[in-house]
Amino acid sequence: MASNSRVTIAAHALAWLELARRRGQGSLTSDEVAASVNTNPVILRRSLGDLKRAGLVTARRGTRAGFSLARPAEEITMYDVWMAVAAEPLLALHRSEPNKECPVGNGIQPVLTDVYDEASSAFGTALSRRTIADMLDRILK
Amino acid sequence: MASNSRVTIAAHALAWLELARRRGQGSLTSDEVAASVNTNPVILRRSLGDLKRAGLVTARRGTRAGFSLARPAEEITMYDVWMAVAAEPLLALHRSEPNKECPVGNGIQPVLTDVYDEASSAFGTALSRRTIADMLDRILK
DNA sequence: CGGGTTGTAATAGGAATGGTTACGATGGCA
DNA sequence: TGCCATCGTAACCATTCCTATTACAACCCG
Repeated sequence: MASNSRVTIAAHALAWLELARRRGQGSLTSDEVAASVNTNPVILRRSLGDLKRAGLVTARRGTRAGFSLARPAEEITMYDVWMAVAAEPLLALHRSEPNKECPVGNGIQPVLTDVYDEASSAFGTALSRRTIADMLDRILK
Repeated sequence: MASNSRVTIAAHALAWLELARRRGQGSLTSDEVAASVNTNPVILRRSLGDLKRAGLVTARRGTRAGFSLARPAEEITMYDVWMAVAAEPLLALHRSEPNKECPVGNGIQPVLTDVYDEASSAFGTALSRRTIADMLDRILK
């Protein structure tokens, strides 16, 4: 399990927030979301913090506190979620600089960066076709 | 630096093998490849082992040992490389099972799997458009 | 002001990775 | 046949990242 499950957790939280909204529940606490995702509330507060910074959710503090979607679930795509929580690129370059004396070592990094950027862009485009609303509809089916 | 640099190392090795071939050098040892990638020969033997299992390179043992491409560099794509060395999916599902009592926790995994599969497929398609020969040409330009 | 919740720091455990050493297996060549 | 360079792989370590957990200050509604 090397790769992040952060996108999964964030998508799960957003879907749950949208379901709560449809049920007439204004907001959910990190405890309530954590119970569905089956993890610690702090993990959720961190993930939801990323989503808040990206403008996807709003948080209220105080006694009647909790999280809710900042805009319609039809207008939140998986690309938005990915951008909000994924820090690392999908594929990494060399850990230690390649040997610049060798023609391949010297010139490979910009070429690989191009290739990885193209592929990641295609990945993002595919994600942008799915919204939280779509996904919740499928989940409930 | 969470994500793998294995694809990078493997692509680098293949480009270097192809350059050696163009220069008339039949094969390279793991030491020679490691010198260009700037890492340990054992790392290269591990990566090249993956590539060998995928049929992209051949290895000879004994005194005159070394690695060489198993087929023309024009027919090895970055998708082949990715498939050969990437063990983990690009995005992971939940680390611990979500709560099946909750409708979202119960139904979200197949939906997410679909979305991730679609996006990964788009990623792979983009990679399949670049061959080792293409990349080496760009590197040497 | 009281109580419940967010926001975040500190820390720990576990997993994966790259790196390193070591050594048996292989096979060309003297 | 025996040497020796090199592959193939196991074992181990250090580092890094992720999730989980505890703790607590900041916040704000009633």
